[in-house]
Amino acid sequence: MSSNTFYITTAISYPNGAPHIGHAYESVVTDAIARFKRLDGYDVFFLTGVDEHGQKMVKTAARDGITPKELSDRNTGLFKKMDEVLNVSHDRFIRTTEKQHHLSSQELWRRMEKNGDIYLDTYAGWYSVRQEAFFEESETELQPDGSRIETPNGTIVEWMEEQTYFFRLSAYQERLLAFYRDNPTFVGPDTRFNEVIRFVENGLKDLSISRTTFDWGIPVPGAPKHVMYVWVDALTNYLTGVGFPDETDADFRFWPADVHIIGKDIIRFHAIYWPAFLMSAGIPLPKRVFGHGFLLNRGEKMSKTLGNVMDPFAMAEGYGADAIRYFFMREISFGQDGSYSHEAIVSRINSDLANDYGNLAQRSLSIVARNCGGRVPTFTAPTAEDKAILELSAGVLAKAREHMKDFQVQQVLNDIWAVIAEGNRYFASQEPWKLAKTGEQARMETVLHVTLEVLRRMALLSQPFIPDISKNLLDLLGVPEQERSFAFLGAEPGLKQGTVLPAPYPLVKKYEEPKEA
RNA sequence: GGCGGGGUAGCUCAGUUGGUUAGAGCAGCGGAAUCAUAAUCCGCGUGUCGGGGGUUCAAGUCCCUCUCCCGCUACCA
Repeated sequence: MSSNTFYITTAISYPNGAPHIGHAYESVVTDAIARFKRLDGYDVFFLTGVDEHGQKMVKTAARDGITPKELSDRNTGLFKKMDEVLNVSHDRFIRTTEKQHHLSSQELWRRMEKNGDIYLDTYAGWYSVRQEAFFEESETELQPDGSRIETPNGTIVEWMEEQTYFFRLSAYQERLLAFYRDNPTFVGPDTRFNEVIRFVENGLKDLSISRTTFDWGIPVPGAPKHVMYVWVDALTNYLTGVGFPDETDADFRFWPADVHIIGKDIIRFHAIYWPAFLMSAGIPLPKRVFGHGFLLNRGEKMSKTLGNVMDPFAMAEGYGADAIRYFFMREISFGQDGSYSHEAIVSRINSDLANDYGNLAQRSLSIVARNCGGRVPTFTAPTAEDKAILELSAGVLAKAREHMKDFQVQQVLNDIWAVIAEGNRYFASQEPWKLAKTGEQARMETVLHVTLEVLRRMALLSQPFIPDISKNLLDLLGVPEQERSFAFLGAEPGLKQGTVLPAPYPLVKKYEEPKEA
């Protein structure tokens, strides 16, 4: 059964705090991929949301004197708001406290249980309350006073025993390795895939997948004292999002997911646990998992103590949503860590967006307004130069599709901006303003027509990345709403001569430093 | 410690299966143009390609070694 569907997800965010720039980054890139696929004719489903359960939510809520649900409600509102502000076009925003998600997770659990992969046992080990984590005995040290500490951080550990359910992860080592061999692009970037494979090759231990020490989670079927380990619940969101456990739901046609876009820190959960759970439950596996890098503030890790945590709302307010989107995707190679700074963002806005892109539109459209009666000029007797740039611009779609296969959004933008730069060179060398003065109307109109056509194509292609700016340019070029998909990126010029155009205005405003008060 | 990835122009990085004078963008310097948001266009780089050794007619590109940086090395999410 061939299908034209494309199902893409972000990780679901943990709402124990407000969204930060890392969340914004993941949402924006995922959105651009989703938009690209939609424009390219795919039936797209884009899922994002929040992961509300887990011990950390309980702790943070207790600290603030509210319930976990209240904490989640408060922050979930901010995550939704962030997506709105950044023009993130998700098809569904899921919350793991939804009834359907509880049913979904419990159904997955039952299937894994039915397959014989879940058993009750004692989980015991050295536990640090401070670190909220268990440590291997080799990571601990007996103190002279008889207490024991864990050596990585030096906090006190206690021997803890807890009855929990286990997932027979150890049974999946060979099946996972075989799956990796058969699907060499399952995890990206490659370096992450290597780490995953090596990890699995070194042997897998069974996974403790329930907790009895708190109740903020999804009850285990038939064992109400247990709640599911939060990752079992969290990963299942990708199934819930498309209708599970109702496999007759219309949205379930999107499963399996084409790609989970996640941070590099949670690759193990997505590339090892998740496929194993699905294998156990007899559900098809996602096709790809891609782990992006982290954003660094001037090369330094963001931290509250350093006070260099950027607020996505303040950024959107200060620079504009498109500017942030563009910066994240142009400046950072997707998959690698990236650095941002005020200066770098301003430079991208002013050089790339305003000077190169916006100004090419403005300089050509203003001559059209003045010398062509504000209509799309006529195209006659193309020269070799005209043909060359038309051909160059027509070739970008194929390259973009190729780069998008590996989610290399930076490369797509590089290609688009290479054409814009060529457009400026073409415009400068053809000197249409001189043709206007010497009365060479036909030639002038052709040069302008070619320039506008190149702009039309680049505006279409830039829609996934900078939707607002692209829309405004397409409006200025008189491109009808229904002619803005990639289906209108053929080799033949798509602008219609004589179309009345609106009065041009500067497309992208430069960023100017606020005046000191 | 084990496994893996890196160290290329002031900055960020490209450099296919080893092959001619090692590239791009940004920054910097000089010039042109004046349609445009003073926006654009043209020109300008003697870089020990981390150090050393080796293989080869030929190495940034392969091998050895040294050195520095980074990632992974399971149950907070």
